[in-house]
Amino acid sequence: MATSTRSNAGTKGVARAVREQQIVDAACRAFGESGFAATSVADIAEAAGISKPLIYNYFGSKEGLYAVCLHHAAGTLTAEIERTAASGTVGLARAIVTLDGMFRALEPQPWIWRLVNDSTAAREGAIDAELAEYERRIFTFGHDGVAELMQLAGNDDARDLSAMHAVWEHTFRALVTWWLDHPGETPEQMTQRCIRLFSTVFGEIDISALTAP
Amino acid sequence: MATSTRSNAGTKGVARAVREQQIVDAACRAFGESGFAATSVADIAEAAGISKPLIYNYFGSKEGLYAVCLHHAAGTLTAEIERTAASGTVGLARAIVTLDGMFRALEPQPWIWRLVNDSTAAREGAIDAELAEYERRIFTFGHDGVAELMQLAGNDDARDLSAMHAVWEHTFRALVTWWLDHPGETPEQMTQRCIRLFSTVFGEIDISALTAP
DNA sequence: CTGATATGACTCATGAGTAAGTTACCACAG
DNA sequence: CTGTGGTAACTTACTCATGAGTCATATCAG
Repeated sequence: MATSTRSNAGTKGVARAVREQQIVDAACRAFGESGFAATSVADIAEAAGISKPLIYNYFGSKEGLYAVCLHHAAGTLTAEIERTAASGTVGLARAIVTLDGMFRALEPQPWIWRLVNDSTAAREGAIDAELAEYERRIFTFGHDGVAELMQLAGNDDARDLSAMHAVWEHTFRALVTWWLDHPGETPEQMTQRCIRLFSTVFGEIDISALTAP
Repeated sequence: MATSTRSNAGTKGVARAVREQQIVDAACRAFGESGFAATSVADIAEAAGISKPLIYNYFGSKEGLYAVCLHHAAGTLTAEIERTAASGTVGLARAIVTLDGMFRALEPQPWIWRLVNDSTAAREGAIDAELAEYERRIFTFGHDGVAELMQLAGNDDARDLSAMHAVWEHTFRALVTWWLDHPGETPEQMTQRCIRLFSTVFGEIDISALTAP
């Protein structure tokens, strides 16, 4: 039988960049599914098929690894929101388009949603910086849409706007979370559901912007 | 100088029931402000002015103590919701009345809100039982109101109802959380704000039910 | 032989939970 | 009114598990 005690220590193995990506993939999934606090570095190492010290070699600390995951996850989601925003849709149709884009972006890797919304992560240092940047980029879009709605209604109170914005963000979160909690529903179906729900509250919506690509 | 090493071990001290209440008060605050995971039993003991083993003596475990806190907090909030529900208001006015009641109930002990909505607590055993019971009691009220709205709009899809209910619960949470994040606003002011926001979305609301006691 | 990839086997801090003992009050016998 | 034992209230000083982070070492490509 093999006398080597250290299974494959020294195997030159895969290139650092590739290995880092594998680790980040495994970590995103683990962090997203169990939360930062409940996920141990050993768990991630096992899931990635490597050993713990390699993670510290490449990422420095658990926080460091989490910050990279956050960068990936938040970057993906923010890019998607900026993409739909650039399409030029306005009003409620824009809300629908944004939700639709989010469902599609999350379909292949649904766990990154919880990663970004994880409250068990300590907000400090690199993690805080990542999240702050993410929130900064996201803020404008929701805020502008809500401001438009408020202005139409003739309400220009700044705190009312702030509160309404909070409501919109939570509504967005509610719909995405509901979708994640009810698997087996395609993004298309969920978008149609959102259109029905919005119509219930706001009356008929002009969906002309949604049928065209 | 005093030779006694054990400061006040043996002081007969206060009656168990009273001490338990003191501990629960301190624990509710600590758990609510820092979250279950980030709060250590030693922290609570210090805040309550007693030592750790006394907590284990009275509550068995950290989970046991948390379950009692949850019972207190969830009980307070649920009772408030059931109280406003019993007032017989319907439609959007009922939503406003419920929010108003919640603001008033939370004013003296705002931390219990985060306690009930804490995701860092392990949902198992007694804790899970408490939360499940709380959710069961809460569920009906929001659900009925949303069902009423959906029926009025002619939508009887069960999953649409489920999703809309999720949106309502998150909206409720958004408003309460926003209020807690913006101290210095009285329940009255916040309720007025909610009325304005609801009007923006739904048009004028019949607030006749709100002016009467 | 140097440097990159990789690991087994540690250290160390933290925080839950426990063992064993200390003191004050109370009921009751003398 | 004075001992004396029972018990409730309370503490110090531990144990023990877990999980973050480190060290010394191994293998192989160029």
